[in-house]
Amino acid sequence: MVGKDNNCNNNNIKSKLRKGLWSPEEDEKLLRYMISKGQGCWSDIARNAGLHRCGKSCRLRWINYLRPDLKRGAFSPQEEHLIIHLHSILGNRWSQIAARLPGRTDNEIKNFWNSTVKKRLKTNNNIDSSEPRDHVLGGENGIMPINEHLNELMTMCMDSSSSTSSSMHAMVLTHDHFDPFPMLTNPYDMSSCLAKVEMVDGLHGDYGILESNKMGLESDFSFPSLESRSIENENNSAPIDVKSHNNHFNNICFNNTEQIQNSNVEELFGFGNNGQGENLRMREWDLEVLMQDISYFPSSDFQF
DNA sequence: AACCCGTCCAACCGCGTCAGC
DNA sequence: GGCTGACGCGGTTGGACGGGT
Repeated sequence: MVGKDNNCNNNNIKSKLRKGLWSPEEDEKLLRYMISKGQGCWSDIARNAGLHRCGKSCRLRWINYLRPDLKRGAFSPQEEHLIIHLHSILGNRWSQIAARLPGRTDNEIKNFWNSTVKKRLKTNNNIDSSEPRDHVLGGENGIMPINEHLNELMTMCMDSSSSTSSSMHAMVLTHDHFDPFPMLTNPYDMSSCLAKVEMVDGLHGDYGILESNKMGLESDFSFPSLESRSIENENNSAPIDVKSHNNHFNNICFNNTEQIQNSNVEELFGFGNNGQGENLRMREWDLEVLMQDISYFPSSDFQF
């Protein structure tokens, strides 16, 4: 794409702009400017702060390193579990995963995944190469067969009327209840299963089609956008209040009991309408709520 | 001590999207 | 509707670092 990112790619300017690692002096300049002036147009920030950097570089530095609400240090086991869980649902949507891990950046999580978690998966696959490749991460050793993983999701879904486990606004299907996809060779093959779910606009719109042949660790697939309930500050120009940020997260994750009690399961699941057949339509797909199920997490004392 | 190699992570790059004109 | 600038995202790169030989 020619002509984009002019603030970084314009050759005249480019030659004058610094690249590479940031010096402590540059960090200080940017930090001071951000604290005193707040966020704005990044190219202006770069200029006004006296930095010979492109705006894009400044933005990245701020987001990934200088932001005061960043959490430092290694990922806790709880965070690791959450990343694994979220990745199994969201795929490589690092920003959305990061939005649910206060104080962590998408870059950090991406690096963590690519170095630590993927390696662990590889090791596990080597141990039993006869196993199918369709694994997701989770479970005690960080690895959980996708079938098991999906069964948990199914259980969460189907138990929603009798427990506090879920108020999932999703139509997740299990062959135990009915088999809308008789042509499946493997009834547990969620990738095929989900691919046959024809998405329609739900509460949040903009829903995607699941790609049947791309399920698995290496893949990504088009899940509904979670922006509508994201904990990200919607107004990016305003600094994030970390306290309310965290509270909001905790509320979303752990205080859903009332919502559950008020849920009409049939309505949520769409059984009354088009609940069967290949043209199955989803009325609502709310993965955010799916992730509310704390019992799913291996550590029950999970908190930030 | 010197070299090699693998790992980690900060930063860059390309692209998609959106808003303003 | 097309153009442009800016932002944000995900993939990739390359340098620093540590462990092994």
